[in-house]
Amino acid sequence: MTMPPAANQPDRRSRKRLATRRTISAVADRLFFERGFDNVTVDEIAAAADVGRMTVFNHFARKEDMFFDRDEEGRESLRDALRQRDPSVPPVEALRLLAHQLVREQAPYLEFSARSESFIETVKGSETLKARARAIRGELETLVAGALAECVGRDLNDPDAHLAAGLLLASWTVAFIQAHRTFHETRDSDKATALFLALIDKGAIGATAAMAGTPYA
Amino acid sequence: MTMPPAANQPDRRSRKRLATRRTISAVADRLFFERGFDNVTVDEIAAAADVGRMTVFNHFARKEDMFFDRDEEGRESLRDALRQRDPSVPPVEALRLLAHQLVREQAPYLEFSARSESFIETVKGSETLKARARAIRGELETLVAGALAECVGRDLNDPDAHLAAGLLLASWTVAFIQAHRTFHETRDSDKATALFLALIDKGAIGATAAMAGTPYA
DNA sequence: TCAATAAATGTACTCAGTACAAAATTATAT
DNA sequence: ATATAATTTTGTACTGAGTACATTTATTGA
Repeated sequence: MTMPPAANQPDRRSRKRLATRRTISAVADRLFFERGFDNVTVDEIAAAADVGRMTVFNHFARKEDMFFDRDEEGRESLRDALRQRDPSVPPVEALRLLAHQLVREQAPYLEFSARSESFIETVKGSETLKARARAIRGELETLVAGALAECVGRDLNDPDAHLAAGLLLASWTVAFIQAHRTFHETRDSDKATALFLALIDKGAIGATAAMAGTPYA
Repeated sequence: MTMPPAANQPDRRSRKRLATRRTISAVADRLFFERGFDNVTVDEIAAAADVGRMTVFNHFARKEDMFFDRDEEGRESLRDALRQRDPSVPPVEALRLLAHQLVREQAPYLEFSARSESFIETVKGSETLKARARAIRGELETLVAGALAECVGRDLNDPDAHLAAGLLLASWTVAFIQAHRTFHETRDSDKATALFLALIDKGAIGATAAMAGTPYA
């Protein structure tokens, strides 16, 4: 049985900070799911979490950041997949394999179930959240482009790297949305998973063909 | 010499409305280019255009709409290219040809010159404008997906249509950005044009490969 | 216990966008 | 022409996110 760290341990500060952050996030998420993102004000969140309004913005620069708080994991997955890949497998193929692996291990929001369904529905119900989702996609695209270029020792601005990243992110996004739509309509999680992987694979075929003659495929 | 239409013509109303709209748009654009989108308030625009603040929002639902006011033309080009295509040329190829044609006829922002450069720079300087650009891209993607599905008589939700649209829009976006970046760095408009078309063609190869076995290619 | 540091909070502000009503303008029918 | 209807313009007052800055409160290390 693990004891809680002694109260006088030098980082009670960090622990308290993390605790209030998590409280705010949890309270906010509950309200967002219950009533829709745009129908919840930051004042309400602060009140419900029993903190000052400024404390909310102290922990989350944007209201949307209380909702999307796992995108860092996605970034790491993408970086790792490209950095730690077997050099004999082309970068584009490495990302295809990553998609398959993430589905296998039921990564967050890649399990097609009621759980992630409410997440998706909440996003679909808010222009603000959709805008933030598009922005995150853009950040991931830049990250992938950079990682691809680094992989093969090219310049960060290499147009081919950006094209490959653009095509891959497009595949992932379409696969994600279409699979969730399919689950929403049929409630068949196997069917959704199959569609997701089929679209990922078609996209990878496309990206590979587009990258013929480059080191990316 | 053309005379102005008689003042008592029944649609002076529409003409006046259009006139104030154009005044607002012109004044706003000048301010945006001069000082950056985010450094200009709607109040300033209203004052500079000598209209009430509400009039601005009467004509433009969002501040960004004063800047992006030509996206309807793009929509029409895309629709027409797919509707009026020779049935022997596959939809994906029809869109590739459209890109080449638009560059040939120096469509707005597909001429790589100082003119469009300031446009791009203004967008790059504003998170708000970048967000709106991403949203417009999303709308175009939905439009292309629908037009593609219609083309071949499939359902509007056909996942293949969405994948094709996603891949194509990704190519167009990357081509657009990389070509403008190249012009910005080299001031060589021929080089920018060549890069734009090369990326469009690579993207089309990718989309065609991804769509193998479907009616879209 | 005291001084330094960092977190939480309060106050007051800016700005985009909305709701609603009133005023001004233009069109239409008699 | 003139009354009336329709539309555009405008003003007022509001909401809500986000920021600047100062202050208080809690934690840390000496």
